[in-house]
Amino acid sequence: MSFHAGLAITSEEMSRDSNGSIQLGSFRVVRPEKNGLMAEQVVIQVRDMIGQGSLKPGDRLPPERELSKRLGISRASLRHGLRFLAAIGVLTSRDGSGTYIAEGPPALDSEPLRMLAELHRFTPDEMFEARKLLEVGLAGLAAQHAQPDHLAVMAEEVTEMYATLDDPQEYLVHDIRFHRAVAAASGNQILAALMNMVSTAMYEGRRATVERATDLKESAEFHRKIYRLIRAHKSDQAKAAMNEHLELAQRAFASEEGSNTDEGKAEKPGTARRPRSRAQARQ
Amino acid sequence: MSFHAGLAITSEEMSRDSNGSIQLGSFRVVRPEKNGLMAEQVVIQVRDMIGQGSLKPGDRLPPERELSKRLGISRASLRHGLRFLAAIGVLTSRDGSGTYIAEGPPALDSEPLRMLAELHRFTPDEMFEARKLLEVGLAGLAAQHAQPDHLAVMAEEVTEMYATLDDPQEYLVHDIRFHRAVAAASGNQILAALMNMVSTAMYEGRRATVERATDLKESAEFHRKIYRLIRAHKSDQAKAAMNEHLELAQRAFASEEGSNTDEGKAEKPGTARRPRSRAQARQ
DNA sequence: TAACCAAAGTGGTCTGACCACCTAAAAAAT
DNA sequence: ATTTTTTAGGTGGTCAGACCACTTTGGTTA
Repeated sequence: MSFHAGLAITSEEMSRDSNGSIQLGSFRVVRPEKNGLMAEQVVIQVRDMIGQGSLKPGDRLPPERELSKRLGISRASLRHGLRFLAAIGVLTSRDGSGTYIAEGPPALDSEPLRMLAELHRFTPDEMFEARKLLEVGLAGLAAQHAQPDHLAVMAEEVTEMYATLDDPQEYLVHDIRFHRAVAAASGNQILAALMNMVSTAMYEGRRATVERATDLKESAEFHRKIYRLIRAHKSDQAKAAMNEHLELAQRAFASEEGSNTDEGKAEKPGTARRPRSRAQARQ
Repeated sequence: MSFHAGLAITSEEMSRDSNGSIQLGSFRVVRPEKNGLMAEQVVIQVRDMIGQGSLKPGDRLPPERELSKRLGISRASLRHGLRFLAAIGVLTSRDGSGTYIAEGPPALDSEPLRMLAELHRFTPDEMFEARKLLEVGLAGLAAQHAQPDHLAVMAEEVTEMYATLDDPQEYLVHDIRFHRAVAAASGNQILAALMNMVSTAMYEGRRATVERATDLKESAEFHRKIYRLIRAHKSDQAKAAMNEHLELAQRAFASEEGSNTDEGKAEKPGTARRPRSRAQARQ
């Protein structure tokens, strides 16, 4: 389902609409017209309020019981609409506290892509290729637009990589942060969000394949090289370096696949873990 | 492999055993462990079933009432989980009929990106830049991997563009289809899905700004050029041409923004749709 | 002042019912 | 026998009210 523009929800034909378009606060009462699902009305209302600036990141929505009354729909239907918004990452509901507009840097949930990957059997190579295209472009843009603070973060992470060569787990953290910093430095939030979505889907989908420590040294060198090229505004070279780096990672990943014979099993009952909602994207 | 097909006849005859539906699906009863929300259990179950192949695109899920019993949760909670899956585009619920796994080519809903754009005030330039990066890369990949059928579609759409130079509305349809064909020809479904998400969000977000007919001729020429380069496997040149084309479109769009003081622009009533093939991506 | 605790608030879940819509089997018409 | 119409059941959508678990808050106590 999707909520396309052009829905005739506008209050025309308000012949008897004496109370239909009452506006309480900012939420209008939904008219029981044969318009689509009630839940969609919620989505539209919230979207419009965001668009007009009444709702900003971090804001808390009114309680469900109150909101349902204001919109003139049942709490169940309201929750359906909120669920949609939570699913696409616009809202997060905190049990016992309230429902909030998502904060932090723009981020797209990786779950949709992950499920798409399962449905259509995306190959790791496809994923890598997509990530490569995005990250290479991002590196090029970063070389053109990087600000001092972005460069500082990148330098910090490179340093941390060298400091954690013996701890693959920790190294991976800084690796990811470095790439995220590059994305942020590109100045394009959309591409950054897309890149994060793809890479997150990759890491969450298959087990994170903590790379062998033997590769880390070379990997760190590459990151350092990329960083220096971005800092020097050498866009093309930065792109080339990023491309090399990712192809190296891709080959390393592919070689590990071979040893992964008992892959399908993995999912044990107790292993079921879910990041609860998402929105842990801080920084 | 639909769940019900051929088994619905058991209404009375097999009624002896309520849970005799052993092999119908591997839905496990959810354990009320301290694990997260019930709705998430639904998501996990469905995802796993998709992953293990029990559910394929087009399949119908069991009725909500039955499924909720099988999972040991209330129908409301089940619906919450299904709502999530519907929101991210994995399921579609048809009123009065059932709930189905999404069919068609892999696609990501544009709504998340659209809301993200509203929340963080993405600029059109940012959108264009993202689209440019994706489409240019896609063109390059298409030049390397395009199959005859893809090329045929592209040629067809180019022809249609020339045939509809006097009908901007119709022209736009073929324009979009051409770019979609290029994406499909790239062989990378992920990038194709991302590109579609971005461009759809652009067109749905802002009013579709039906471009002036004056540009169409030049636009068609560009598409033809891109097509020929892809067919000739000239990857770099195809990328360059696509880049030029999109920058041209970007400038045209930007110039129209200035005259966009009002937003009325009523829908043109005479816009007769072609009886040709109904696009009907899916959903 | 600090730690504590109880009450109110909030999202999460459950139950059971009714509606609108769709589908397919049964019945009627040809 | 075939086609059309009717009908009964299935299915998702909505609603209502209640209870639970958790968080927050403010007053109470040590």
